[in-house]
Amino acid sequence: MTVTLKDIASRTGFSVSTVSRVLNGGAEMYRISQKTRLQIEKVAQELKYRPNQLARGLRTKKTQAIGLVIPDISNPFFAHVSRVVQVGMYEAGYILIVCNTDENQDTEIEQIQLLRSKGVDGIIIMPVGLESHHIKELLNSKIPVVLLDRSFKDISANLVLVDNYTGSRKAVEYLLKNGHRRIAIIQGLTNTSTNDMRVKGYIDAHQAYHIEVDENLIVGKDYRRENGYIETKYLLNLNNPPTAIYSTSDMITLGILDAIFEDKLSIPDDISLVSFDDVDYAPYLISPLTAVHQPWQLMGEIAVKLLLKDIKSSGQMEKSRIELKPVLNIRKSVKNLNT
Amino acid sequence: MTVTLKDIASRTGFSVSTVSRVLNGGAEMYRISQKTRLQIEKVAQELKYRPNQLARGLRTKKTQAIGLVIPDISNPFFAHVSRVVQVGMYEAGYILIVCNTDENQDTEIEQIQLLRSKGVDGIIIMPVGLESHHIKELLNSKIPVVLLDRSFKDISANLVLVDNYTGSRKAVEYLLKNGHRRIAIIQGLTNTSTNDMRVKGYIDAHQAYHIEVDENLIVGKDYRRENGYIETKYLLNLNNPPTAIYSTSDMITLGILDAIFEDKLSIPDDISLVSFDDVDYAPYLISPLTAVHQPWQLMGEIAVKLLLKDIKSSGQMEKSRIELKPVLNIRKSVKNLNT
DNA sequence: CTGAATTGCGAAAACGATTGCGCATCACAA
DNA sequence: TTGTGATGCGCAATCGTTTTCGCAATTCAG
Repeated sequence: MTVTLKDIASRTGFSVSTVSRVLNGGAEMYRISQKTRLQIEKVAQELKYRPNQLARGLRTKKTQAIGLVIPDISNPFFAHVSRVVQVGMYEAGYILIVCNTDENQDTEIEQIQLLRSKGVDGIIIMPVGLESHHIKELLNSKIPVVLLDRSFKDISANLVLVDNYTGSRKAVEYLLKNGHRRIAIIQGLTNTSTNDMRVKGYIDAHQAYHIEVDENLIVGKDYRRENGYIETKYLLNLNNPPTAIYSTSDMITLGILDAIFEDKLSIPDDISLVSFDDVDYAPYLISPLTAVHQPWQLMGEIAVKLLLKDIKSSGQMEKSRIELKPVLNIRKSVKNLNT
Repeated sequence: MTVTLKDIASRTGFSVSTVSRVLNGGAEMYRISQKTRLQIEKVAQELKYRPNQLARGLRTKKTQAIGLVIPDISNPFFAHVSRVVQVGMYEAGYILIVCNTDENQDTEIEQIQLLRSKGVDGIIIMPVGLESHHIKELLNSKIPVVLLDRSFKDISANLVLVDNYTGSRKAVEYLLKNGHRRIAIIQGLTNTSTNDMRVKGYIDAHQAYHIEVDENLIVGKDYRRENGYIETKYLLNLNNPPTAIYSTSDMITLGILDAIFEDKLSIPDDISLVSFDDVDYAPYLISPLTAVHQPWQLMGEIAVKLLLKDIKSSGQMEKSRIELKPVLNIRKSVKNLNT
């Protein structure tokens, strides 16, 4: 069905090796004459030859494919990053195999295994959890890897991170500046580097203002919408409810909105809201959302650049650690309690 | 570095063939004794053997990979669909290669070529354009294909579609029912089946109400946010501006919102808005958005099911055409002009 | 005890490409 | 005529699996 080198070889009368060399641009290196070169190229065109990438990959150990391992591609932040990565890698001649982990470490391990057995040339991963055993093994395997968005302690790898701590502190300090003293935080998956740094930012912001944090106001356990909904319901029913909620992720925010509007409350009059992750629609929400914007475009581009560099240097490159700053986009979802 | 069948063979003393058979579950079929089977399995475990999928694919002509060709994965609708597809295929043992076409047909052609040279076992595609030459060729190639969301005339293929026409008609008729007579439509990429059916719905809705459509109110040319912005700017500056805008896609809607709020207008008091594509945040927009919801969960699941069936039947299956109904979620972005 | 049937496994040929090595052929100088 | 380089290309191994055939060894019936 599909046309192979052999077909071209038999049609032209040359050997498979010669055809291969011509088609790979090794013409003058192997001193193939113009005449045969043109002839082979012509037939290749006619037959619409496409090299079988499997065979090629088997031989060369290069697949021109990379894996992208992310928690959930339907999350706008990840979707945007994926997009940037896909385009960047495609321009460099690579295709993208996308894997969702659903924040499940077992799934993540499986996916990595699978990618490796597929022989990908590199992996960009947003790992889940703090336990990094399988990631360390991956790094040791000498296959180029970039950790994106999330990281681990004591790890030597290409890292593209966002300063979650500072971003979080800015967000919470903004609330504090506006007179809020009971600020709830709905966290995402605990033991994920992003989450934990965001929580730390929240706590340290309070300390900087000499305000004790109420442990009851630190709630939540994962990045799903339902988590935001449930925890908000809980918070709103507290005897002494918070005046503001700080959401650590866009999906959580959606759940928070579900709960708030179900109770017919309004933002920011009844409750203030700040969110990590700035979605496209944030400016146009009922109450334009004050949110921490992550530079996903840059993150994706840098991750691509690092990975490509690593692939080219075949492991000889010293690893880079790049940390980007998020910015707080102030809109109207926070009430000023000072006046 | 990586462990192969040969390694296991030499460690156990058996031949490569026997090892292969055991590890592929062909143990009793080929009458391999319990003892050797267990021994081989044990060593395979110890060495953490993972079959090289390239080699396997080369031999079996199956890669356990499928391609997903979509316009833009950062678009929420496509992102959701991708997610569903990814999960479904992964459960069936397939990985997903994601390709963005950016609504560019040349890119689409390239991507398909690439996927084929990678030997994917199937393709799910949301094609761009009305010219289907390369798609027809793809279908003839006997590789299982599902066309998702978009289609072509006179084509015999697995189709999972949404009734864009009816969805669009419902949306526009809702506006008409509310007394709107000057309704603008901002279209997406012309000559795309989804877009053209939406426009047709718009026109027919007018005819059903015996209202002539003003050609000046049919604007737009692609699915990008900028398109929504520019066209809205134009519409708002018309001598006789529309009382409502009907957006044919979520990204366009975003641009529309950009323009409307830049001009400090309010929805629905100054201008009504209805959108095709119901994003997660639609209920929480400044004016909760009345929108046509596409059943992306179903679409993804059905596409997966059809593709798997097609793969299993190896082309013997008669093609299915499945059309799903969108629903109009009525919220508050439309003003009633009747009273 | 012999021949047939069964059991258990190995050799080797694919799959389609890349690549190190080396073999012809030809021109030209000696 | 012969030796020497250059020129132009083919042979065959290799990547890691799967799979067709077939062969030895064992078992079993007669």
